Amino acid sequence: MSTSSNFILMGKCEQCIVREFSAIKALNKDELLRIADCKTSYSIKKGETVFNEGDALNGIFCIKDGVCKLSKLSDNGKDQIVKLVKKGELLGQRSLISEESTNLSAIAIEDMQVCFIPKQEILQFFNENNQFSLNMMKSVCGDLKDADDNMVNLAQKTVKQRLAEVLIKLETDFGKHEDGTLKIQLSREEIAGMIGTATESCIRLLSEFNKVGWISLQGKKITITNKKELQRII
Amino acid sequence: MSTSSNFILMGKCEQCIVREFSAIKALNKDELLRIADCKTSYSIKKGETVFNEGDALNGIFCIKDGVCKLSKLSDNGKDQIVKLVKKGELLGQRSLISEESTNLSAIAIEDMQVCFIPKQEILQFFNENNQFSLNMMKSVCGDLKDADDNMVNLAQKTVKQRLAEVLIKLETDFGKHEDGTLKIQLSREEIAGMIGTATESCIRLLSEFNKVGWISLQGKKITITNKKELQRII
DNA sequence: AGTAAAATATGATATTTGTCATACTATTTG
DNA sequence: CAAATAGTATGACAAATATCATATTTTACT
Repeated sequence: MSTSSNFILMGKCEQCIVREFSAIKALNKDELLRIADCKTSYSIKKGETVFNEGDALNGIFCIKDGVCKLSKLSDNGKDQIVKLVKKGELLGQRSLISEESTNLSAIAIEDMQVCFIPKQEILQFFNENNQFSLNMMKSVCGDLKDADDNMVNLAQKTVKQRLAEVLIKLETDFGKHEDGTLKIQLSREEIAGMIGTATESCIRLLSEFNKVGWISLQGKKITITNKKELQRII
Repeated sequence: MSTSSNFILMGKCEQCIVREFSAIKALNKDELLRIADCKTSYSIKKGETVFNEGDALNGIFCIKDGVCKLSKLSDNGKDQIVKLVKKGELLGQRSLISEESTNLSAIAIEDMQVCFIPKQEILQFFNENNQFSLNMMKSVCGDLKDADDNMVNLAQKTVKQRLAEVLIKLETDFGKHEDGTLKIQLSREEIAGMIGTATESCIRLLSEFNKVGWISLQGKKITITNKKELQRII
């Protein structure tokens, strides 16, 4: 947790969005109260680190608001983004379940509100609440499927195809503003990190997509203007 | 299951190797008897299919002997190998837990002996045996970590580095014969499918490694003769 | 054993992608 | 507001990799 993060007060867990979208939904009122009791809430600013590759996590994070990237630093110095995690989801399950330190770093892409739930509590839920365990398993299995799909894409598709795919995925997962621009804003370097290419190559291809009218660029804002064509080349 | 597979008789589950290396180890004698009672055993020949991408699995497979590849057919017609699964391990957990049809095909690389355990039985164990659930979670989490690592490698490393890495991994995971040759035998096409490159590129690099003395090739048999150098370039 | 088929090997070439250099633009900071 | 800094853009070139062609070797088959 980076130093400028602030401890803040948050509401009860009952109305929390994380209850809608994560394994937490299997917990009953009593169990939620136990979480509310032991959790720690943090506010994390864009660019700050939630945890770093190699950190030993002693629990999991619930993302109440915001988005972060899960990335891994490669030997060549480039950051490969493995996944974007958004509000409603959990962070750090894999590490907790495997009882290993994390293999990924989590860095905020937007300002975040997170709650930390200590390991002991989660392990307790695993023991007493089968549906919670099953939900957690399903979540990890979903991640595994995504990772497998990503592997195949990275191995078999061109950079251009991967870029088109990521753009569509960003629109699908995070939506767009009324003016059509993608809600989530990533730097060119981050987009390059998602598709596994050099920043310059990413910039070049975005320009190309712009020129042929598939997207439009206004600074950091991206609008998909021809989804069909993007989908066609995938 | 391909047509030439044979239903065969197998021993009790108690002494099965799968009990040593998989989540199954958490089951007690009674539970093992229940498995023994409902399982179906198959013999699968090299090259035959255990299941195909898109199949709805109604249970999981225990691999009593042999090795298979989990692969996914890419749009460009190439098979990307996501993982090799060997004796002692389970097959099909992800699909069972997610309640989805499989996203991968499983094809035998060596003759296999597998047992099929129906879904109902496994779900029952999830409900009554927490340690079994936890083991299964850990196994899936291990797969997820491997997948993440693979993603980073595919995205950030050169084909040469990936080949060196795979060769070392094959030696580590499957061992070598007394003469030093790798125990597991893969076609050049399969090796290419593991590292995500064209078969010709894979062949070319193997020749190159052979010429500089890092490996030696005798037909399909591969011997690592200079592990240090292979490790250095990774 | 002899032939067909498949797998492996290698060269020539095209394409994709990365790297380095440099310019331009936006954003932050004092 | 100006200067500094970070991010974006683009060209020129180099390196990595794919593709296509073809030869050679191995394996499968009756």
